[in-house]
Amino acid sequence: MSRISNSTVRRLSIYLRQLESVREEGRENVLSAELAERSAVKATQMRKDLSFFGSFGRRGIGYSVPALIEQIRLILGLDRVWSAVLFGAGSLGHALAGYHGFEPHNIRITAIADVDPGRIGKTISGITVENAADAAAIRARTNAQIAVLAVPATAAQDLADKVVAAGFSGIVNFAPVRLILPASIALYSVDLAVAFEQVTYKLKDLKPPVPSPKS
Amino acid sequence: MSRISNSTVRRLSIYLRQLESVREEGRENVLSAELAERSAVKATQMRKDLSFFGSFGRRGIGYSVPALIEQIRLILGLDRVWSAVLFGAGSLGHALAGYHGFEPHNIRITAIADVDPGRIGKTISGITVENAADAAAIRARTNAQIAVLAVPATAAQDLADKVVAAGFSGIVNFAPVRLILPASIALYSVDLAVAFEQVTYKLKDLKPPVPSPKS
DNA sequence: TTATGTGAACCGGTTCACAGCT
DNA sequence: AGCTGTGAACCGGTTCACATAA
Repeated sequence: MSRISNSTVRRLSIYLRQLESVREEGRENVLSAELAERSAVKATQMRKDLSFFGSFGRRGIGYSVPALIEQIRLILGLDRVWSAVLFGAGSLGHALAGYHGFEPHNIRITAIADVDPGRIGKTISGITVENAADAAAIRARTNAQIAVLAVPATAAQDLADKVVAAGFSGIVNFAPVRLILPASIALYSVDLAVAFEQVTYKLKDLKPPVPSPKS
Repeated sequence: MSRISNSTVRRLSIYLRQLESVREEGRENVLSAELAERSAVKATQMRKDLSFFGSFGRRGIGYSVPALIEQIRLILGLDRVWSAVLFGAGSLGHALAGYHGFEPHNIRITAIADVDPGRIGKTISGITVENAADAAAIRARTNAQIAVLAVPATAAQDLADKVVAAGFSGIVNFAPVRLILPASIALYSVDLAVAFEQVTYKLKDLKPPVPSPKS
């Protein structure tokens, strides 16, 4: 019953990435001050985040890079292999299937499914697209926990209901819809329009509606 | 200097999407209670968010759907057309170029650029890929404010510096890196690994490391 | 002395309770 | 009466100050 905030978990994920980047540089140790700066947070914030889970550093010294990586991977559950089924073989589906950025973190896309007969049977990144109607069978075969929804907004809630019925326990949703799901399902939604609109909001104060011509 | 929180802006974007969905249904009015539920927030939260910008509802009645859509579009700066240049013509770049979800919100991808000679000259979604080295010229020609970074992590900071120098004022970053930028640049980062790891974190408490075989 | 770990203070976003229109 | 608008209370996440360990 840990009361760990979403913000803390999100930041752990970011620390992990920064740690891996420090490791790339061949360094064995790092200070909270540096790791925090690279993660764009305050050093106390970072130490507090870690303190919820244990004491991983050495006072006066800092943190061992490989040890802290190992600890955060453990916290995030990345010590085991996660199997994910990708629903939707459109352009976004292609991008996700071809994006191998989380394979080092033990998250694997093990199957791809779509409802469009024109797409079923095609191969994407070495994976043959199956019929999304067979969600339950695909889940059982791949032993997948996570469903990735890369489908149009209109199809998302329907599909979400289906993958829940098929036994998936986690959903990463890319459709611009707020999904209604049982509380037991772990859901994270990525909304591309939100990303762009955060930027336009900030820019609108700086840029006038009509671009003023250079004088 | 408005003191509007990021959370509020993010939610406005979500309200807008829900309002559009209500409009699809042919409805002219909506109550804060319903709109809030569809957005997965409390009704008071929604009304408070709107109250920072004005009074758009009618007491005892609710909100006019088209009027509120108009207001939120204005707040988010979506009353004008935003031009965005996409950097990176890999799989994610293809997905973004093919994703027309924000065109109704006046955000247009007007050019695509890459550093890979093998990609330059190819056409994606009707747009010819240009040389990323020409960022400044592309920006000037398209009158773009926003640079979309869909490049590998290793290339992101470098490219970010270049697009800032080229005169872009906003960046939507898809590379898993914390970019260091001048404070005047509007930045929003989308990190796919964070999305997946939020889900694995939640699931790890529920699922044991080794799947227990069915008895 | 240096840098981590953490209870306590602080602050800002969320929620409440109710005033204000229609 | 019904629903929005909003100052005030509340709560939780962030920051501070300092105790603790190397």
